[in-house]
Amino acid sequence: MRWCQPMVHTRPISSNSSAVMSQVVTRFAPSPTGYLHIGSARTALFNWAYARKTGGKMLLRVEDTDRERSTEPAIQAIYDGLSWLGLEWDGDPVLQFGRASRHAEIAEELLASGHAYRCYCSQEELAQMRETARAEGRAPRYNGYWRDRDPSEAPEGVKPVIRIKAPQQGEIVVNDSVQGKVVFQSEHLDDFIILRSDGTPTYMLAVVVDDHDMGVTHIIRGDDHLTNAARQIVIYRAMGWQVPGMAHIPLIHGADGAKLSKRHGALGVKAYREMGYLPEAMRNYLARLGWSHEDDELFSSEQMIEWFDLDGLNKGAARFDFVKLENINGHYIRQSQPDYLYEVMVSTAEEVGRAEDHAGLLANKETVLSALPELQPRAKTVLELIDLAQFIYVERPLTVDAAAQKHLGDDSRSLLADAVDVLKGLNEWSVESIDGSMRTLAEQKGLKLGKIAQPLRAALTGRTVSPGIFEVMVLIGREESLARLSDQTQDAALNTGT
RNA sequence: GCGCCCAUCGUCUAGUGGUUAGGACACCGCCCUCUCACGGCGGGAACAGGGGUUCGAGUCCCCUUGGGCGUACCA
Repeated sequence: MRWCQPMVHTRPISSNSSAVMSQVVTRFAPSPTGYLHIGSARTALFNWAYARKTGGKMLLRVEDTDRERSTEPAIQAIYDGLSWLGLEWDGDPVLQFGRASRHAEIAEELLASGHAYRCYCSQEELAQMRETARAEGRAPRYNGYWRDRDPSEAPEGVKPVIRIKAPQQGEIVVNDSVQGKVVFQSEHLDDFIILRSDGTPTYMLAVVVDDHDMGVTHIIRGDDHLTNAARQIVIYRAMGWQVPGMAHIPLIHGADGAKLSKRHGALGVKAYREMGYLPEAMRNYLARLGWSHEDDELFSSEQMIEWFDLDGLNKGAARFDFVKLENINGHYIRQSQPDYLYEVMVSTAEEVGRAEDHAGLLANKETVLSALPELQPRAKTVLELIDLAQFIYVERPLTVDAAAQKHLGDDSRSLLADAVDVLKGLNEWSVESIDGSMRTLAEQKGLKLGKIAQPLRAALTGRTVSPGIFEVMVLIGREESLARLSDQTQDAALNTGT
């Protein structure tokens, strides 16, 4: 329409052109007060997927207005965690505390327009109010003491806070993409503080101002913020700003259904990396916790983006299940290219301080690489992959674990000696030739192959579990194989000889 | 206490008034097999309870129970 055109042209092109306005803008807004929580990571994942799906942007805002608890390492943990998970944000991160003056400015504006007022109550008075309200069976809320009081009554030397004038009747409706229409009665909301007595903004004010200024169109966050949404709408209305779309996703619970505990998954993202989980597995698992697309279980992130929709988000809380995470991780380990896995093994070994493994992996790159296809189906985590690869670089003489010792009795040792003789005479050192010769030996002795294979495994790896033992022999080579075997037969000689 | 949200196998979930209630993980059995995995085949396992609405409820409404979140000059 004609009267719309001047608006378009006079607005600054930077933020309000019609093209930009129709673009989805989501944001991930963690507070840097510890490690990056796994539940937060999932929230980031959904924000990321929705932005990518719609061709929009995901912004990152660090909510560091709590000066007591916010720390620099925690901010770094957010960046590192997101990067590891492959959840790239758009533009520079916004540090909320840096916008404090803007927040104060809005508080003043609200004050000037009569939508807010100064309150001079002391902590003691407020505590008293809450107690009274509770005693009367009402919600513990501020009673509006200074709402209509003349500032001239202000007590001496008290630095006031600024409170929003919340509506006292009517209802506030949150139209949520996940929870549906949620109605709050205004009488249950009090005049909450938007600016502290030291002039810094509270969370409630800062989020609204920042989401508005950053052009956020969709707020996807944990449903612990659902009631806050009502409070925030009060500020949006007072400022005459448009309320963004909202999607409050359920929280993640621990395996026992209660709060997430350390044992139940309440760990930082970094901990998952150190436990040997792959980022692609984390993304897939986290996505299935509270979101679904028909019966699909295993899918790439590209596929997830294609399928992602707010409709697919669940309303009920999900429990964190390490067993399923492991299964999915195992799937991705099997799917991965050996060279990629090798790099992850090396960096993980270094990160968790497994110096010997780190050195062993580096010194035997080619062997590890060719062993990987044998190792992959046997590991659920990168840590297990490293354990499985140890037979390649362990130093002789091997330490034999208790279970493996049982396969190295006197009978077995003499059998091993026979095997060594046969092996020494082999022209070709390949899985086929070794396999054939050992089967023949077993047949001659009237034994099942397993009776020879297990002692071989015990002697060659020091364990009862390993990849196919003939594959192991080819992997470590003829010389090393015979040496490890001889170590055991010579022990036998010592033990039985004298 | 008050307010709000949630509720399908042990767990993650599909399901949007008419299904033998499906899949995945886990579990059990069988097969493969030099161990362990991987893989294949098969099995047990759920609509929290009670009222409605309807010819017909897992699907809609109410209550109960059970969980969660909020109720800060934290975010």
